[in-house]
Amino acid sequence: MAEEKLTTQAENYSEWYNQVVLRAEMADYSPVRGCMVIRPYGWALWENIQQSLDRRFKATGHVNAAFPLFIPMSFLEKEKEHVEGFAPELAVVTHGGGQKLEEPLVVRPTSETIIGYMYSQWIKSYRDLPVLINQWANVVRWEMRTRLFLRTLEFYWQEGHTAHATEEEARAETRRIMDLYANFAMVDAAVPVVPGRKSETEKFAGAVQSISMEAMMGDTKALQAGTSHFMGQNFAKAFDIKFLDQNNILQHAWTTSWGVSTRFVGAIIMTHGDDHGLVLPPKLAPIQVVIVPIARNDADRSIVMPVVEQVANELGLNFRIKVDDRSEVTPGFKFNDWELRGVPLRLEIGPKDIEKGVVTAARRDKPGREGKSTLTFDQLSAQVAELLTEIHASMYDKAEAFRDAHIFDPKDYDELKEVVQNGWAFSWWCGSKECEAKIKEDTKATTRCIPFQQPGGHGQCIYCGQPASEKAYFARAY
RNA sequence: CGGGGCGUGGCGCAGUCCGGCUAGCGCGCUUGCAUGGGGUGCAAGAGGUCGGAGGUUCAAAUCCUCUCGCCCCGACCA
Repeated sequence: MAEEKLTTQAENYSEWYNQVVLRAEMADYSPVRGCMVIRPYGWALWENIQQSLDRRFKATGHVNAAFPLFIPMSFLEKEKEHVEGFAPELAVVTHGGGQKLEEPLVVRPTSETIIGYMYSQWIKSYRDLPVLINQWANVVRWEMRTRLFLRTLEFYWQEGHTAHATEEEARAETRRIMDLYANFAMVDAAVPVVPGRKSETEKFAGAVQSISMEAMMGDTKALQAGTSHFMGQNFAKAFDIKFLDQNNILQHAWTTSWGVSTRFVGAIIMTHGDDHGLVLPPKLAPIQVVIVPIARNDADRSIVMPVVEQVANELGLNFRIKVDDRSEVTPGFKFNDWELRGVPLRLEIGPKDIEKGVVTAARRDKPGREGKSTLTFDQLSAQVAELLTEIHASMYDKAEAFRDAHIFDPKDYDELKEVVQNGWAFSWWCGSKECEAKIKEDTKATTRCIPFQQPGGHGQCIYCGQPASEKAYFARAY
């Protein structure tokens, strides 16, 4: 650690973000522009995110598979909106084995096309449906401007691709996945999200309808934390995914796709992080409990270490733990170090604790005295479990309170322009592209989503004053 | 692609405008001793040819030309 103090969020939020990512050793810049190296600590967090999602996918009948990294260029061209959406950001392989290729290969920016092609081979009958496949993969999009985790040329994600016999079923799948995502975000990541429909402008290239969950970051900007798309029959028609139904009639299938990426790591960092660094949600944190032994000399050490070992053995059965037995740094250094890395709970065990038969605990989510408590040896596991549960709850509550305090219901357009500088506006919108575009032009705020949860009734479009039947969130976004 | 900034030991920087002895400083690193309940102290060490190429000059980190790369801001985007 070259400098000791982090830049504070108030001083410069994006600088704070970069420093936290680098100094907590989540990720590092790579020799390739726009690409990052995800370091073991960051990858461990991602692995926990993966497991958390994967469990839910499996529980809802999905299976995993792996499709090729390379996609023939012609495949992308089969769906008009899709190719138009992605063309500017494709990485294309033109040579292989020293030879110019007959047809250039695109490094997948997303896999609807190649998976759609395979589905056309596999699906012949209504009995073959639904197909519910997910893949964990890396994809490449040649972005102009990149940020660690939030936007990199290459990123990791899961992409689910499903095919169904009916429109209703495919729409239900799209929605079911969004519910699953939102459940993951709130229950495991302690990230409050707003699920809703994307506007026509903001929807996925080639989709009939996109839905997303939006989260508010610590600077009040919005981050799309997961998307689910209803493709209608667009891709089925482009790739000839057809089946014979019960009445022996040939039909196009209805498809969906949905994804959560390593960007979610950024969402966790910016939802919970503070001026001391990361604050990781207990259910996903690579290390849930760090134990710092405190010993002034060898005599202390001989008393403290056996106790630490015993505690570590016991807690290790139920929690992801780490004993920081480094002798070259002081306890104070370790406290700051693990706070930077966002470990939810720290236990201190020193001669004084042992004398009193207690363990000192410090919560990451509550700095200073407020987060300190003493635990007892005989009930340690239960007490730690309870604390981690409380930490999760208080992290969620804090994030939700922050978000709600920064959502406004502006009374007119002038007020909207003002509130989106430091929050989200929740306003009636007539649904027209023109109003949306004007608002974006004036404020840089875009429609984030039209939430499923609506107040009901009618109002007037915040921009044009025309009758509106729905409210939308407008915000500056990552 | 437009605007801005920056490339000097592992990291962060000073030195560049007004060329000049063996290129400094802080952190980190190594070793030793002490220390250890909120970012330890002292001491001794190791480590750079100044992004790259060309040029000007007795002399270039410093001036000139070209070039490569990165970061930040904007338009585009998970």
